[in-house]
Amino acid sequence: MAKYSKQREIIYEYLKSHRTHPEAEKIFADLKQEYPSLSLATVYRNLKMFEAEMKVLVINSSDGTACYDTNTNLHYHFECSKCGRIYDIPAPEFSESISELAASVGRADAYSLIFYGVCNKCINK
Amino acid sequence: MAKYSKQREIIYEYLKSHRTHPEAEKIFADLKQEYPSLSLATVYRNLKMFEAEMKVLVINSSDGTACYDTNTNLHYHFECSKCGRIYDIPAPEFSESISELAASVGRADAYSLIFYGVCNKCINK
DNA sequence: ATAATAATGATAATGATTATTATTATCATT
DNA sequence: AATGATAATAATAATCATTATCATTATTAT
Repeated sequence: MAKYSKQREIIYEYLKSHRTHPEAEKIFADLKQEYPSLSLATVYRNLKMFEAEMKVLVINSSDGTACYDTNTNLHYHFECSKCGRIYDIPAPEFSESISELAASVGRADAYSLIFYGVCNKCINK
Repeated sequence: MAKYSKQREIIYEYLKSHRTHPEAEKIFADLKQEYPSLSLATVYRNLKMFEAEMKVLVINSSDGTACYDTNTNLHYHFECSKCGRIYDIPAPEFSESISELAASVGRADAYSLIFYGVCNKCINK
């Protein structure tokens, strides 16, 4: 049912090649240079699509803006309160134990683990 | 430096007696009945204060609205995609291992673990 | 009681996201 | 290659949560 669109392609290509967890505005600003006719609404619309298809995962950063990640393998995040960067944290061996924690409450099909603090780059600053 | 205010007191009392992780609008709507002069801005202002004092913790729910929790003991959350309720998940014995995961990236002073799925109440519905 | 100032209520402003709408692109069929 | 059906787009208005502004009120130290 979904038809091809050039815009969807370039947005997804952008995400795949930028592992920096960009937010919608950043994706828009960057792609706008190459595709001046691109609309911000199109970025939002396609991000929603990717999310529904589970081609990306959403990181709800602490300031309320959503960031996007094409790495759908299990991993965690670290948000630096100084630079705002979001880092990847590899999932540990005991990640299976983590995913079982919610069993008593319901059927969890995903979880998000975000650390908040100051990254190494910003500590010496 | 911070002065007493009746509003701050009732907002905090409300939070302590409502372990349902309410959001600002809900707190406001409920308290407004008893204190008709209460302003929504005051609710937001005081929630920020509590957050800065670490008297409450913030849960960034998936729809972008912030929810507040006076339980500052380490624990996790489960957000039901059907009813929207947020449940508490007790921290496990290995929670110390979880908190060490971020050490390679920086100094984490907090982390948030949220499960997404359908709660038991909503599964049979 | 008075002065200093923090807190409030009302509301405007902001910022992120979603909805609307007219137009354009895609794709299967003729 | 032209057509029709419909999904996607660009532009922009609308919405919703949150923050800023500002005149007024409440609290606290003197």
